[in-house]
Order: sequence, then structure tokens, then C-alpha cells
Amino acid sequence: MLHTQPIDIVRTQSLTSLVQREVERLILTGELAPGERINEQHLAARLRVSRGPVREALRGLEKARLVEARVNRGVYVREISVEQALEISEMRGLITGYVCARLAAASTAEQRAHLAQLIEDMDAAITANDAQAYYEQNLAFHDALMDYAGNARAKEMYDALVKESHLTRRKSLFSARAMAESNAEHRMILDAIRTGDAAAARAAGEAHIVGGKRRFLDAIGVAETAI
Amino acid sequence: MLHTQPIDIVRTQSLTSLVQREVERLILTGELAPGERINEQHLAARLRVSRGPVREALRGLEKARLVEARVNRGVYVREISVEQALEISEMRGLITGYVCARLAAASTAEQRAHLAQLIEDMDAAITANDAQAYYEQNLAFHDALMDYAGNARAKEMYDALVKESHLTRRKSLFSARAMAESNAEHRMILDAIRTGDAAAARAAGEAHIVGGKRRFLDAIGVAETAI
DNA sequence: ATGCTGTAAACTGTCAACAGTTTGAGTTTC
DNA sequence: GAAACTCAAACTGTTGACAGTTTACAGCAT
Repeated sequence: MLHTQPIDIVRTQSLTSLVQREVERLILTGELAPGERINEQHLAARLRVSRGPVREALRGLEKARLVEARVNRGVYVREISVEQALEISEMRGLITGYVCARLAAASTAEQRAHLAQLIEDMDAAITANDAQAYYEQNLAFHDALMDYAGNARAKEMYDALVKESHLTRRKSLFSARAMAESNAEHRMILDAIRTGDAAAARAAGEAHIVGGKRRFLDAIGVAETAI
Repeated sequence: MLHTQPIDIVRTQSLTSLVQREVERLILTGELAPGERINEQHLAARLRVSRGPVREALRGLEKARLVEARVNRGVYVREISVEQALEISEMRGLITGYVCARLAAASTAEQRAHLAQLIEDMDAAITANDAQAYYEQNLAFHDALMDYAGNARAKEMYDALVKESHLTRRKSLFSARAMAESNAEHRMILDAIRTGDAAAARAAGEAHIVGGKRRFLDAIGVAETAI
């Protein structure tokens, strides 16, 4: 009975969850752009399912704030304003500060070593001026912080915010200088964690918010005073 | 044409959203208890709709973390453990600290007066040993903090956490002493906001977390060291 | 009595069709 | 030429039905 597993996989996942994951992927990769309308029929035909599971999946994505439904008018990939992007960023930073403080209070040597490694990798990406690599490693760094802090709820909220932040049209192509600043802040976070100073770790996380917000505004060319 | 409004309501709101609100109400009021299974057919019959809207509504509530779906086995009102309740509480407190800091940086006299009034009301509830009134006014106080802070995202996340926290079976019937402690912390928050000291306001919010967590554990009879 | 097996009822997951609304092209009117 | 109207196509909201799975119970063996 070698081929029993595929059947199990089909049986243990609903079409709704599969559709939801696929649409989420389409949105996060930009194949479905913010503001774009999602046609239920076409989507159902493309995925070879009926409209039922598609509608259920879209309802889930609505609560996840990735799409917006307008009555009798269909669902649209959500568009977020600069103000909303900043709010999301602040919430991300808030949670980051929290987990940094927790890690300062309790973390293993292995965890700290992994964080240090990621910072090294980001330095390499900066040297290579590889913004894409930096972006991904930056996500990995923050993911690691969330994982190690031992608060599953904080991690889930953070992940939801990160997904939502991908809705911003302006793909943040950071300059080498911005990346260097950002990574210096990562280093400060790790230093504070190493010394076990929860307040300092939290402050470093907070500083990372403020810095990230400023760099975001710089990147999109909006003066902070204009907000 | 006196009876035109109900029709309009039906037209401008989908059945799904109505079902979702109703099921949410049933859960938050405890008519649907944590762990209880939700029968789609019965629910659809009770609300006089077909199963489609019901299923869509349940999918939304799943993302809102109020229900849990098990494949081929239906959806259940979510049960949360003490650990999860503590995580939710910490996140609530985290956001509270954030908005307190923002209010210290910017708030109007009217807003501060309203907060002061709510604290007075809570004092009255304590004197009357009316835990129910205290509970509701406490929610109103925190709602006001969220409203006035001017971060819509923070408010939404907080509201979602509050709804989720209602899933805990143990209705926190605080003692008069616990209520007094809690309200004293509210007063410290307001004092810090009044003096415009963002750091102190935030610290007061943080203290309110720790205090609330300790009181919660006291109420359910779990030693903090056991967690 | 106790445990196992088979069967039927109940329920979930999925689909296809219907009803009502929106949208846009074409036509008419001013 | 522009605005208003008409009408059909397209699409969403909703429903009812079908297929497959789970569950509970009765019957049987031990």
C-alpha cells in the first residue's frame, strides 16, 4: 500500500483551506494586485472547484484583512493607505519590543547564536547590496524572535500583520544605508538580549520601530511632518 | 410604506454577516458554550437561511478565533487554556500600554474628563460591590482609551482579543479588593496621561497587565509559579 | 457481561442551479 | 454632442440536492 498517503492528504484538508492558501499566495506574491477585483466564477474555474469553497475561503481572507467584500459587488484585494501601513508597522514594532524583552529575560545560547548568524547574513547581503536577500533574512530574523519568545499568540498576531503589510504597493527597496541602519538596530536588540536587560531590549525594539517607520517614509518620499 | 426599512436592511447586508453577528452574540453571551459543537443544519433552520451563509459565517468566526473547525467533524466553539488566556491578557495589556503612552502625548481635556468619570463610576461599583457593573465599566474605560488613542488598528486588535477572552469559562468574578486594586491602577494611568508623561503612562499600563494577570490567577486559584 | 462488527442515520463537504443586482453598451432624447 | 434611458450580459447571493464521512446503535461472538 504505497500510494495511500496522497488520498489521506486530500481527505484531511478541505477545498476551502486549499483555496484560501492559494488565494493568499496569489495576493502575497502580487499576482493579485491591491484594488483588483476577485471574480468568484473565474477563480473557481481556475482552481477546478465550485463557488462554495471559494466563497468560504474569501470570507476567511476578509477577516484576515487581505480582501474587502462589497455587498453585491464582489470582493477586492485590499488597498491600504499610508496611515494604515504606519499603524500596522507600529503594531509590528510593539510586538517586537515585547518579544525582545521576553527574550532578554529568557533565551538559550543556541537561540542567541542563531540570531547572531542571521545578523551576519544580513551584513553580507548589505555588502552585496542584495536588497531581496536582506528583506528575506530580515523576515527570518523577526520570525526567529517571535518563535523564541514563547508566546504563540504574539507570533500569530505578528505574522498576520506581516502578511497584511505585503498589501502595500510600494515594495520597500531599501538603500544600502537604510539596510545598514536597520541591521545595526538588530545588533542592538541582540546585545540587549545577551546582557539580559529586558528594558534595554524592549527599547531597542522600540527604536527599531521608529527607525523602520522613518526609513519607510524616506523610501516612499513622504516627509514625516506631513503625516 | 412603513415597512420598507427591514427590506433595505436585508438588501444592504448579506445574510452571512447577519449570521456571523448572531453566532458571535450567541458565543459571547455564553448561549453557545466553549467546546460545544455547532450544528450547521440546525443553526440554518433556526435562522431561516440555508447552510451556505452559515458556513461562510463560521469560516469568518474561525479566523476571528471564536470557533474551531475539524475536518468532516464540524465546528466547535473554541476552548482556551489558562496559558492561552494569559497570552491574550498580555497582548491586551501590551496594546493598553501603547495607547496610554499615545494618550499621554496627545489627549483632550474632554477625553481625560470622561476617563475620570468612568473611574468614579467604577469606584461607585466597588462601593456597591457590584462586580457586573464594574466589569462593564472597566470595558468602557478600556474602550475609551482605545478610541481616544487614534490608532484604529490597535483598537481592532484589542477588540478581537477582548472577544476571544470571553471564551474563558471562568467568568472573572473579582473580589472587592481586586476591583479596588484594578481601579487604583486605572487612576495611575490617568494621572500619567494628565501629566503628559508617556513613559509613566506606558508603565502604568504595563503594571495594569501584571496586576490583572495576578488577579486573574488569584481568582481561578492557580499559583503564579505553577504556570 | 464485554468487546467487536456491521449497518443506518446524521452530518459535513461540495456542487449546480436559481434569483436578484450591478454594469456597461447601445439607443434615444434634448 | 451630451445626458438619460433601456436592456441584456455578467456576476453575486442564496438555495437545495448529492456524495462521502462520521457516529451511534443493534446484533453477534467471546
